Amino acid sequence: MKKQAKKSYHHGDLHSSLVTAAIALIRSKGPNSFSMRELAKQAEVSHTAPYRHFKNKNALFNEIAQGGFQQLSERMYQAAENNPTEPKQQMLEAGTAYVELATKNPEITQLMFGGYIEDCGKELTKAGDDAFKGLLAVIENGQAAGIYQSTDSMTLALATWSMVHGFAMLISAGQLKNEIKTKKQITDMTKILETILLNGMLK
Amino acid sequence: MKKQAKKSYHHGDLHSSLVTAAIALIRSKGPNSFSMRELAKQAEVSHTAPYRHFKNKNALFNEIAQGGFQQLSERMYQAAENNPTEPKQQMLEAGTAYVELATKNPEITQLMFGGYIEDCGKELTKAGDDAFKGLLAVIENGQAAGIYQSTDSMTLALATWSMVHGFAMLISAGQLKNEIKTKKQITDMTKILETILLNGMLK
DNA sequence: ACCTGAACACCGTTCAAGT
DNA sequence: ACCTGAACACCGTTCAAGT
Repeated sequence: MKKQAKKSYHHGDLHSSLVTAAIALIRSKGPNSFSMRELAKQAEVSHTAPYRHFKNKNALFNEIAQGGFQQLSERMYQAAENNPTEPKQQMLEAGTAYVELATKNPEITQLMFGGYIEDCGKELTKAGDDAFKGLLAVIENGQAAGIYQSTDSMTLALATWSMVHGFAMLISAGQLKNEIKTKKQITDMTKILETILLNGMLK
Repeated sequence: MKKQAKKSYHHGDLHSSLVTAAIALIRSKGPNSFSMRELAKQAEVSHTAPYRHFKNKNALFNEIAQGGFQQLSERMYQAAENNPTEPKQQMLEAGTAYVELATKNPEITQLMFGGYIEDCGKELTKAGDDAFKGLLAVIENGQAAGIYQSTDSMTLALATWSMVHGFAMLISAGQLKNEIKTKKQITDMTKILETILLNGMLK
């Protein structure tokens, strides 16, 4: 009788239920039409209950965006681990993972980069920095192997980040719906863009 | 006595006053905190007056975003006109103009690409397509001169667009505030990123 | 410790009525 | 033709009160 499934005055794990429900709501209605009151309704609590768990809407958005950056970080480090002796492959996989994550979760991506978060807490800043550091590590592995022209890893990482970020954003904003329609077209084009970029960066 | 500066019941040119005021408001408070009621207050009319000129908030956002895309188009075509015999230079200038416009008007850029517009009217879609066509023309000029490796202009244009778009978005979202601080750093980095990309595209 | 209901100051949008 | 005021159905957030 530790955890009861039946309804009771106390929810039990409202915090994480709210996060899950919030992501679903943002996904279905967009971050703009999302409301705390509808979230509460969805979670079957009074519209003030969420404020026991999040200081305000911005704090909730911070936490969701932070989760997004953590996932991104993991994928960057995985890209390195999965291809320990092939730095070129590390970079390709990191870029592919970035686009994949962004196109799978366009709403979270918009939350992360679309200016919806007013006060960007230092935990969120750290999560964002970590993700970038993950990509930086991938580039530095390539430099250690002597495959790149430039010795400035920041610049190379920024070029890679910009390219995949831009492509991912254009897709999730629907800007390319005439040009790119299927998932296969997305992964194919990602590979081509990465190849062009690598071609410009390799020795 | 054609145009009176004095206050009167009829405003005269409320439509364009509203657009100007809306851009200023979005700039100072972000697209999320923008409200139609505050806009009306700013324009010194009743809070329902704007609805004589815009069907709703979304229609206003559409018009502002459309203006942004039109500016972008112009800059793309200018990049071609300004360097009639140098297709490489056309591409560099187009990219620089893109980043410049986005960093000068981060809020309009967010409106254009951040998912704030629910119903994207066909005029807005056309304005966006026009801007892309402008960049495509620049790439095609380069192909006609035989400078690029690939024969697929769409792919090359998309690579260019993604790179500069991603960089511009990262900056306007404040994602690079540790790495890039001054305007000069932005223009310098833009040039470097463009050079890397060109290096990957040129024959 | 956790949740609720009433309350306040906001929104977007509509519509009959005024100039 | 253009603008206003009242009205409606929403928001985010606070706070005293309930379990």
